[in-house]
Amino acid sequence: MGITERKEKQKLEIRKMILDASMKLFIEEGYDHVTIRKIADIIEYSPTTVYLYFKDKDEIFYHLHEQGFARLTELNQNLAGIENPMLRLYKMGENYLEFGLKNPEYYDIMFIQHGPMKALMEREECDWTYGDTALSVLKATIDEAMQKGMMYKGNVEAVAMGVWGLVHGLVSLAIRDRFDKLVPAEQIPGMIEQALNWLVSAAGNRV
Amino acid sequence: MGITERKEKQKLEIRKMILDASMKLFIEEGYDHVTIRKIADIIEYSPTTVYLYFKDKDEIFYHLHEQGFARLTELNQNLAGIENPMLRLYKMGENYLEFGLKNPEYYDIMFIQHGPMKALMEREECDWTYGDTALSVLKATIDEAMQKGMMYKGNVEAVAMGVWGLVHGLVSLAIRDRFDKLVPAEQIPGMIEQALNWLVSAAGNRV
DNA sequence: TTGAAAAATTAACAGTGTTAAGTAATTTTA
DNA sequence: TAAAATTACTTAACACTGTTAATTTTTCAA
Repeated sequence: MGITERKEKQKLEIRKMILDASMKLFIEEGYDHVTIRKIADIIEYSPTTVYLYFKDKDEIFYHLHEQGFARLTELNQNLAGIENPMLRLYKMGENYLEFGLKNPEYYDIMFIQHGPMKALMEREECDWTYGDTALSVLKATIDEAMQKGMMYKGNVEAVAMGVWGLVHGLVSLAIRDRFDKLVPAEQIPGMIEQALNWLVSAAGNRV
Repeated sequence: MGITERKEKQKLEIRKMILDASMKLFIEEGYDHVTIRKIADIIEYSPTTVYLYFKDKDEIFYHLHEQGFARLTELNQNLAGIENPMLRLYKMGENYLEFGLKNPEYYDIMFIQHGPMKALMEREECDWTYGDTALSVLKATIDEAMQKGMMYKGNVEAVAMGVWGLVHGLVSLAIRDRFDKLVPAEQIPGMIEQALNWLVSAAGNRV
């Protein structure tokens, strides 16, 4: 059956066109400007056609959120060669902060907006693979550091949440303008860096 | 001039009606259901009248966000009697977490949504008094703990941002469903509590 | 070529924030 | 007290939004 196969391929192509158009709008104009009608304009189909390929707007954002994780994963390639788990943890934090501050729109759909998670809930295969993988890597690093006596011990899961919480908190407060009136703009990145630094030092097994 | 005075009073009354209606909608139906038309329905004026008292919707949310801070401040009354600064810091964190998890809608406008901060930027008196006060209290506590040799030292400002970052990160990841697929729902609050616990222990000057 | 299935469209619903222009009420001035 | 000016408020509309039902067009097999 070569025909249904080709049709399947065509369907996937239009799906891709929709996602590409969404990404283009997302990158160039930001979250709020990704509208069904603008997507339709770009792919030169009617707005309703979009709904033949995606259940709703959230499902589109779910796929954009995936691409955000791909970029963050790419950035984390520089961790591979770091032997010292505490140093690796620090570098991971640095990568995360850098990613968030430089890609606030991506960061938004990955960790702040409800939409992508709503779409995830409605899927058949509803594991949050990307979040799960990222957290696992973090936990493994923390576990290693604790095992080697380089880090103040605690429930690995909870500590991982704490570390993630800290970097997420810093990024999200920054990109949602909560530091703007409290710290001079030019000092914010340095301050955030220092905060991470302090956590790693404080949590490290100092003598 | 008793007339202009009375008129001024009437204007303030309608302003209050708008804010009360907004709050009612906000509490009972949530952020998304606070619409100009619904506010107008409640106060029995036309939608455009709202714009005679507030520049735009963000300005209304700015005032709701203030009320959120009032509630959080109220919750923090229980800190007054705590002498030990580390204990006070821990309790502060606990209060913050409790407030955020129990009042996700309030938390949203206080620390996540752009709207209130946008409104703040456009004010003449554009200090973020509430955030400023809260951060000052946090900094004072941290400073005291460091002075008394109870806490691992560092730049007070940066450490304060880190501590705030951690609790904010935990709350915002939780209320934006980022833990849902990673940790069983019933374990989330306990895990968050443990994360705070770990931070305070790790940062405390253990021997 | 006909008929069924699939793909895409038109038109509409039910909303959103916001503004320009016009009306009604009130106060000030002559 | 009547006219003018100011203030308060409303109507109507603009330019959008996501989404759906109904309809048309296209494609493909019998």
